[in-house]
Amino acid sequence: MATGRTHRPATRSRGIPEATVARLPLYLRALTALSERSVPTVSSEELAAAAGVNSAKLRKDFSYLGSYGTRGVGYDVEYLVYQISRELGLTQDWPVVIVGIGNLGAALANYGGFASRGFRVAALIDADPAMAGKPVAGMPVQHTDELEKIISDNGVSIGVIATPAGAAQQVCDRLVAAGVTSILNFAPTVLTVPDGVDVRKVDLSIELQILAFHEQRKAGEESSADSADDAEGTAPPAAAKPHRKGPDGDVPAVMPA
Amino acid sequence: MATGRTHRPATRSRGIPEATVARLPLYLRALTALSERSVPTVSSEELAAAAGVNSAKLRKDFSYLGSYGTRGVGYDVEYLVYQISRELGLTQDWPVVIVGIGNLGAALANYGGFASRGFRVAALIDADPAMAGKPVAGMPVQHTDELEKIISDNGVSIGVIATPAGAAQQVCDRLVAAGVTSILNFAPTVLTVPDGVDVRKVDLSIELQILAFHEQRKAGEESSADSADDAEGTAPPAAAKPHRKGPDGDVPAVMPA
DNA sequence: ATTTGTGAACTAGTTCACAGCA
DNA sequence: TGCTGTGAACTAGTTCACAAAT
Repeated sequence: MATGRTHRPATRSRGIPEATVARLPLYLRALTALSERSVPTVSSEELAAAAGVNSAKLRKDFSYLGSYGTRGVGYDVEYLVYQISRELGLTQDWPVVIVGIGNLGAALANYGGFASRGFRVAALIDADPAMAGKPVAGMPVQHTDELEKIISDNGVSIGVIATPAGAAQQVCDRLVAAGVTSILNFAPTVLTVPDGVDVRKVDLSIELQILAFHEQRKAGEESSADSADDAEGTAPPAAAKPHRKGPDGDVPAVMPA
Repeated sequence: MATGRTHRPATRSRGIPEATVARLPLYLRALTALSERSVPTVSSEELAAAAGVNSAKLRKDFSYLGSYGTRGVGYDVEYLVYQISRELGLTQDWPVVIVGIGNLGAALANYGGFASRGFRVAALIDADPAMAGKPVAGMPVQHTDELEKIISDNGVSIGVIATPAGAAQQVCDRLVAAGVTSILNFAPTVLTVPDGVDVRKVDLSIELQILAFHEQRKAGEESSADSADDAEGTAPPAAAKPHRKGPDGDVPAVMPA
């Protein structure tokens, strides 16, 4: 570490905030639905409701793209669909490979929404020789040996990793070496990649744990006093710490107010 | 809307920032791995590297939980595993139901990491009568009619929705009515829930679109000048806008510097 | 009369840098 | 000496509230 910028400001792109980028697909989905119902225009209020955000945020987000609305009227649905699609790079086709065709990989391969917007499954790859040639989602699974060839032949720049955790880093390294620069990781492990490669992770277990945290808080609010160390059921690891200081000093687990 | 606080400060819990909560599972995973290798202590630097964050952030995160480290030494692995588990509510068991046993639902049901940490699949539920009774991941699929009974009999408070988008809101409503207060949504749709219910979403298509955005930017940086409107291949919707103002006024798509 | 687009104010999250403790 | 814990400085993101446009 310690090499100047450890973190890289996450492709702040042409000044469009990352948080905004993350919401554009949401807007696009809502707009597409409106478009299918032939709705010609929407107000920021309506669209925001459909996308599950508030209207000020939506307007601010759109303001980063340009002035695509009409005051007193709203936004032209078709026009906005096109603008956002273009901004997201969905007016071109992105071939992707899915590596690891287990339960999850197969589910992803079958997922329709994949192809719907600019993405095309170029290949399904698995390390198990027994899988090779077997059709999944109407496509023959190919063996990992072919990985590099598949990537370069198809100009793949986006890879989806759905392997077991143990294989993920290795697969990732091969994908990157072969030219992939964006990775969507479903394996429950932290991937290390060189600068310039983007990784996004999807992790069921993490999401559940975050929910459990909040769930626990809800439960605690109801009963409040009692059961504050009910959770100790699993027994704290014996010995261990000499002293510990709780979040607010040394007050017992029961909160003051 | 317009009722005082529109947004609710997202369960800011006992003051632990949401961003920190989202990282605790990451730390926990790294710590569990160390624990299995019988490593007794870690420094913030080492643990941060394993979790893929920087050490200042990790220390700050831990500081919200309390002072669990020892200066000059580091953190006791076992002790920290316990503290974080407790904080996340993983010292108790959370029964969850999975609704929608298609490709994805089956993949989730089979996902091992599920049970590993505090979560237990209490039931698999599907609307298709043909699925009823069929074993998936060693468990018989139950029909949607049983949903309410299953929830209350098992005291389920966390539900996973893996249905098609069209069914998601309806399933969500039933889950909530039956007592579920945390939902993990895999369906590509925005769920509306009453106050006090948490929803987290996992959306393949959104993740890919975010990657595509950055990918496009990378490509643009290389060639720079040329192909600025190469993306227009899909043709902009005819008619539409009278005037439009690009992000920086009216400059053509070629960037100045 | 409406509804956008956006500075300004605010809130959350990150990083710095170093005092304090083992 | 080494490493945690944390105020202080900074950066990113959200919300407010209203001027500008149609």
